[in-house]
Amino acid sequence: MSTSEKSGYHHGDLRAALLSTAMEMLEGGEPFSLRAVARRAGVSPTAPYRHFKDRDALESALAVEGFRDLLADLDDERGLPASLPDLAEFAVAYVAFALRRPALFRVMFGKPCDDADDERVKAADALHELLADALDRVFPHADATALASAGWGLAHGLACLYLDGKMHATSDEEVAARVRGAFLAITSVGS
Amino acid sequence: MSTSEKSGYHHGDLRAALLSTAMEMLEGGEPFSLRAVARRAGVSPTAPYRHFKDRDALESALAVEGFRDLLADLDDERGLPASLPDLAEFAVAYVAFALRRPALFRVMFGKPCDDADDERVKAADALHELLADALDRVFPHADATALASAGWGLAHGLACLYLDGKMHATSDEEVAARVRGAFLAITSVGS
DNA sequence: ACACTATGTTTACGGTGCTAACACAGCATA
DNA sequence: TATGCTGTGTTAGCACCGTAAACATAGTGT
Repeated sequence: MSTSEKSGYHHGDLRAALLSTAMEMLEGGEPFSLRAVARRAGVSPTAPYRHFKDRDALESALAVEGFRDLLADLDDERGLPASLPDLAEFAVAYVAFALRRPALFRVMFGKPCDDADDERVKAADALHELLADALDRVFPHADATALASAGWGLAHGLACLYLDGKMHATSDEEVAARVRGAFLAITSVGS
Repeated sequence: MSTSEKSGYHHGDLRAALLSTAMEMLEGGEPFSLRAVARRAGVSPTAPYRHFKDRDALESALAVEGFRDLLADLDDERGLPASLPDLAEFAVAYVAFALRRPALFRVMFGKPCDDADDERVKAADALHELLADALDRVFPHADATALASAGWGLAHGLACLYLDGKMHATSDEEVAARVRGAFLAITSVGS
């Protein structure tokens, strides 16, 4: 059976199917609801409850996927950063991810993750660690924690502000340039 | 009549009443809905539609209030910043606002403001200008635009990350200290 | 006095998340 | 092979939501 359907009462791999159609709907811009996902998956409106406690649980699962993808984006793209301009590119990639997958990004960050030990928190922490490592590598003698917070905060803030239309740019390239500019400007202020 | 009720068919100042009870509910942590607000205001479920085109319009009105309050918080507190530490306190105040009024903050920033010329956009722009002015004053010879983006981005990013539980702190004081630390760390990296 | 306009009400529709009770299928064990 | 347990899906039904259409009421200007 593995991933395919099974023609009958039982679906075979509903959980995965729900996740993927939910992701499709989310990224497709359709307002995603448990019922809609079920409908799309060809299953009864309440079937998803066998696999997800509630709507939030589905969203969390999507968010986890998102964190994995973001992490992959960040360290695939160019290995670990070794210089300040590398860090700026990190920020650029972060913002680019947010703009490329806006709905997912909102699901990942839009609400507090209350569940202290769920996968989602772990995924976010992995991100934090990656950033701290990177910063520590570039500025080994500085306060790595504070710098990592600043770096993440800056990237995240710009991502949110562009995403929500509080800052404006006409193209992705312009966004990238502005993010780079902001990053370099604030890091060269003390010199 | 002015602000009070009028005992009868017509309410007198429903719009204001709706706004204030909506704000109360929002800040009170109750999930706010048009119907609930109407109920709370002692009026029929669809009465709000006479004053707000739809749910989003009410939310936008709340957001505008939020922007006004945030702006007041920022420049009331200590006049315009004249030094780098002053700017750090700006960021601290920004994050403090977000943590003090989380639901409002989410309404203000949680979704794109599509309406190009509504009050909400103007309010956000006012915020942007305030920041640009401040940065320009502290670093007159630098690229004020890039710096303003960076400053806002940093403050906003930290606000979101703390708000959504992606960064952790045990008290408001600790948050303030960490924001200050992040701000000072990243601005002293180039020296 | 009369129409007009603003404001509030009633009714209705389709959508939502979620629960409870039921139906079907596969597996384990006797 | 028969029995029943467990996992998975279905149906029915609840309370709520946003929104539109038709109606009712009052105050305002002519």
